[in-house]
Amino acid sequence: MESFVLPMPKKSFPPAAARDGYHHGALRKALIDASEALLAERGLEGFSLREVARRSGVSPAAPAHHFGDAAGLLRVVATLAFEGLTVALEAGNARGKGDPVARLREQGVGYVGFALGYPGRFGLMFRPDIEKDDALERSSLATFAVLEWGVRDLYGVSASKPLTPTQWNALLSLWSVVHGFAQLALAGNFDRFELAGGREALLRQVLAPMLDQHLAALKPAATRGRSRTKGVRA
Amino acid sequence: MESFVLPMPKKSFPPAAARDGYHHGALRKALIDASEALLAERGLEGFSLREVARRSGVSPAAPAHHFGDAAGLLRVVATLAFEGLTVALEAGNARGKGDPVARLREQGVGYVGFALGYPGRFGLMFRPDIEKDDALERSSLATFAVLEWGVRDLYGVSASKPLTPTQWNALLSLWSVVHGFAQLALAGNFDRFELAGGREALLRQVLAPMLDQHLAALKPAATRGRSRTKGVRA
DNA sequence: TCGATTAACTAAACACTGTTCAAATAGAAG
DNA sequence: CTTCTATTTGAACAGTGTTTAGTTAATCGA
Repeated sequence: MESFVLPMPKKSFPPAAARDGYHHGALRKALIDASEALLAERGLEGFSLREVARRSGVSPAAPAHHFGDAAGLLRVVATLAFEGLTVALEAGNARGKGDPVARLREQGVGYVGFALGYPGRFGLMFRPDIEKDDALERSSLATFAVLEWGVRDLYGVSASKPLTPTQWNALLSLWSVVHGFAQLALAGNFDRFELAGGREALLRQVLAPMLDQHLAALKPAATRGRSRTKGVRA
Repeated sequence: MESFVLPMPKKSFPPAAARDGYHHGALRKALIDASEALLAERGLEGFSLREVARRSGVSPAAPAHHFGDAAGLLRVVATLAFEGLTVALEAGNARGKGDPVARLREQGVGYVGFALGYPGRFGLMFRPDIEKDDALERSSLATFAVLEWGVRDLYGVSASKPLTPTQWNALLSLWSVVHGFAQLALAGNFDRFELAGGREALLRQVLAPMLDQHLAALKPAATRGRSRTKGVRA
């Protein structure tokens, strides 16, 4: 309003949210939202801090005040993403009703569904060079905990008891298998046997049967194990 | 030599390999080598085409002539990396001697060992946004084929016969589990239960038992399956 | 309500990056 | 020796993340 007589800055109008005055406390959230949108649009490789600032109608130096640097911003996006993944796992758990095998299978479907639905965020969460702070560590542990509950449920192990090596192996292999499946699918390595139905078909016609088979092999061993390994520590 | 009277270019001496004359046909290989070294040093995120050119004693525009762009160079590095992974799988196969389960387990150990040993190359090979050309497609198929042979061996299925759905599931889950394990380990998600022995301990004391358990669950089903599913199709 | 303080943000600069393009140079072929 | 082609250069462009000093907005104390 007051800049009529001044040369217009070459950038076009900043987005409405930034028009009058500063973002106050809202810039933080605006930057996070813009990051998630940009990740969804262009993926992790297409991410740019300056573009995020641009979309938030703010100078390229503004994010530094809230997040330190680009890694800091991406770290909180990753933290939120882990919370989203936790929700997806819990939703799967609920879909499985009372059957422990179905619950774990649906957790797996939820895991891969999240990865395929939000490939940018997923890639971010498991980047090899991500530096975890406490919040990120906590939220990733919370995600893992949902899976662990599911396995404890399968084996009938109460929360207080430690898992046996066999049960640990089951947990690790389950996590690995869903994670690997998601990653391979995202990298296009399953394109050759991908069906007409797209993502949903991949989940229901490939992943789910695979997980059922995987879990079926685990469960009888668990039942036998529970009566046999009573008191066994190894 | 002829530039005594001219102002010295500001760059210091180029590396010996580039001192006299051009690289002739050797620049291509020099760039690939430098890329692999840089990936090993700084990982995928630390890769820079200009740095590769610098290390090869060549201008930043030189690589374009041989590889088109940075993606082109990384694509051939990825292709070579797949060949290396194939070798690692075959070495594991050989370690397993005559036992099909041991062969697959050692293939898995080889797979993860490669990933942990060359994290930069591994990250490159399975980047979600990599664009495959024919050579890359071929070399990744060759890698996958070694795993498939191992599974065929486990189930006693000759190369000409198609795999049953159950066998496909086994193959996919095996690939997924080793890939996911590698990725999770690289992303630091196994740090909390990592042992004193480092990489070797992770392979031998965590991965190998997990794979043995995974494969043991597969094999009896296979044996049963072979006599039962004779003629069964769906 | 006014002035000072603090938090938020800007503008400009720096050192990078990948890519393009005209020009120059090396090696080979005639 | 001349011509030709494959390589490579040098300079430029547009883009990036980060730093710095300075400016502006909101808040707080009197």
